[in-house]
Amino acid sequence: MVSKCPECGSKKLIRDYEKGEIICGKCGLIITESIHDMGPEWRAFDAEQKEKRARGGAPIKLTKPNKGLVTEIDQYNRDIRGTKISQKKQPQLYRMRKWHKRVSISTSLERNLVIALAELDRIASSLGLPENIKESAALLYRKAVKEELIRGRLIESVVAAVIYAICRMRGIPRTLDEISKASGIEKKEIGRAYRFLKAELDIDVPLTDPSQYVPKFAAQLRLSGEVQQTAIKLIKKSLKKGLISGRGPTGVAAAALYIAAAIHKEKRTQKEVADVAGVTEVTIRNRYRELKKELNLKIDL
DNA sequence: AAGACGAAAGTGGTTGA
DNA sequence: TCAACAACTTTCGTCTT
Repeated sequence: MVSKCPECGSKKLIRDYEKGEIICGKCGLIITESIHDMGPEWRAFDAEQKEKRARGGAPIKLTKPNKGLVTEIDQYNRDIRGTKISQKKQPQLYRMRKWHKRVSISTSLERNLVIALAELDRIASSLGLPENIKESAALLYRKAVKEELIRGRLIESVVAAVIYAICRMRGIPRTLDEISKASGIEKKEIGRAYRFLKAELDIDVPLTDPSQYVPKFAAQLRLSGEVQQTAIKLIKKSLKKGLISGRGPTGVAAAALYIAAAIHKEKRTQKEVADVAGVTEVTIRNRYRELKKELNLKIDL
């Protein structure tokens, strides 16, 4: 468990369980992007309380095809009392075992889930997403399967779309680009599946707030927390003036950071900012020009 | 020599008939 | 299904530091 920032040594760490991030309060460095479950949310002060509060049993996992609840016929040829089962009945037992296993993942729906959830786990892990996100994504995927929305679509692209949707709903910035890279599915494929899901399941996904990208980009550019604050303020202001709408959130975040960095004398070149934000310098310039005009900032760079 | 700037043409996706 | 359209990119020439 980290206790201080490896960059500046500050012990003021902000733990954001929603986003699954630990951020340094002083310099804004994202120390880790995947905090895991730290145990139960309750505390017990003596044995009796512990007994009372524990809810027991393995948690139900939506990320497992059968929710983690399985029955198995074990491999020991003994009956319930522990006596050996006769030679004559052993082939029968073998067949029972085989079919029991087969039946539990037999329907096409189940088979679909097996593949999808494995994929979900893989992508989520490579993106460093926390467990609760995986669970939500799994839930959404199950819903999609139930509504028969998968047919004719690559399982992987639906999984990617589900992850994208959940990330946006939870305010965790993951761009289509990142998900595309993690899943190996083309961006437009994911986008298509995502739009379809959104329409069919009528889930309302808020449009991405550019300030969600600020901490992430700032960390990659090694910019201080103050710069982040300024950048977020800039975004808030321009949000009110309505000049964000229709613009790509990453571009806006990048421009705001670029300006904020200049204000705090921590200037980065347009190219540096452009690279981490995944946009071009031109876009930064365009946003930057708009921001500067609308907020009549009197800064020269 | 590197960075900033902006014009012009091209790209991929959305929208509305 | 097609054309118009907005946002963004690529490319390139010019200017500044």
